[in-house]
Amino acid sequence: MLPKLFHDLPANALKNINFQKSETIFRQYDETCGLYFVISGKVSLKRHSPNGDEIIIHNAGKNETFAEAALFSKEYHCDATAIETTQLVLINKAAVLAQMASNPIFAMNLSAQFARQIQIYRRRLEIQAIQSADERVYAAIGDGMLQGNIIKELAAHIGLSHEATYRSLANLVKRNKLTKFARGKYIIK
Amino acid sequence: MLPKLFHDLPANALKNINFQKSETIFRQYDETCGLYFVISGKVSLKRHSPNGDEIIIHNAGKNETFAEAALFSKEYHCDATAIETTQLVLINKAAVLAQMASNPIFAMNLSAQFARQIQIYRRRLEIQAIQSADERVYAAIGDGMLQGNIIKELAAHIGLSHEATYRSLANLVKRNKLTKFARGKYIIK
DNA sequence: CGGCGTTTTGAGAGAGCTCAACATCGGTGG
DNA sequence: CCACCGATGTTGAGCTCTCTCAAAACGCCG
Repeated sequence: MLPKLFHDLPANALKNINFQKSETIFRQYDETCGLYFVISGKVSLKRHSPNGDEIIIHNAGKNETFAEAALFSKEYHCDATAIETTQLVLINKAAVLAQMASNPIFAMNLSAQFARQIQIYRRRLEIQAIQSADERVYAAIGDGMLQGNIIKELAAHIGLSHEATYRSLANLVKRNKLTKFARGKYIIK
Repeated sequence: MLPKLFHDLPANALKNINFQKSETIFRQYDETCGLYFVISGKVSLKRHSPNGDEIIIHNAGKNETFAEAALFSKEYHCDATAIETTQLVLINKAAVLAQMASNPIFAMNLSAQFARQIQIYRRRLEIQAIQSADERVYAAIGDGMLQGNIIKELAAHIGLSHEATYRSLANLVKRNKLTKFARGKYIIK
């Protein structure tokens, strides 16, 4: 779902674009045209180090925005490619900036959206910092990371193999911290 | 260094406050008065789960802001306590919102600041996702995480024991990806 | 010189990864 | 309707890598 705040933008500021697997969305040093929202599919953001190796900056999935910093920068600072068939919304940079200038409510909503993102990422980092697989899985579930998500994806999100994740889930059920109510469905307490 | 953009605020919007170790900065459900910037020391942000356990949301260190979301919320959503002697700047919420409403440049600068944060956190998450200690350390150094920082801090940032970090540094030197030019000083290539 | 903290290296134990096998579910086609 | 297939879920066993505990070298500062 595209965040509501973007509906304050004129209709022509939003453009749906589809990409096939491996297609390029933008390249480093391309002039920025806006930020993106992922309707479906997956996008990989990479940068090339001076040494030539590729550095993964981020993988953006369904319902995420990416390239927010493009709003305030002349050029993209990384490459973006679709790693599967992907539907995106391109949110026009000039329209966003104009709206921010003329509509303080919009500016606040955008900042609030960013602030929320920051919160979420900080929390994720804290979760990653948890050593024990069991506690990490527990924290992630407490954070609502298993909503409609499949467990393999949860595992990837929290940096565990899916096997380790399954084992932790089983442990947590044994330890009476989780309840299993269906194949692959768990709930806290 | 307090980010420059905040100097657009009236002088009375910034208040220096000092806390002793273990002192409370704010509590969950307290009415928000603003966001904070850490001049020195360390702050721990925690929430209490319905089950009673404490959940660490984030640990904010020197030169970080925290509680940005307070700008857009009536109440704080977690507890903040100083975990060492700490100097903070309290950035008044009403002043920030007023400035955003009347000064689009300020609003954009604030959003840009948030967007930068988001970029940084995403990158950190990608680094944490790297399995191999060697590659993780290499990525972190490539990201400039070893600027004046001591290695133990780097280790904590990237979720490795300091011993493992030292060993990876040694490996990377052997593999000719890093150069050691002094005790605890490394540079890429 | 003598502490104190960081850096470095060693050895053992434990946790999670990998490889592998199997179960279960939903969908697809005969 | 049933057999098959692919993807997810689940569990087992061995191996590898990192953590932990320990100790020593080094550098800084009083």
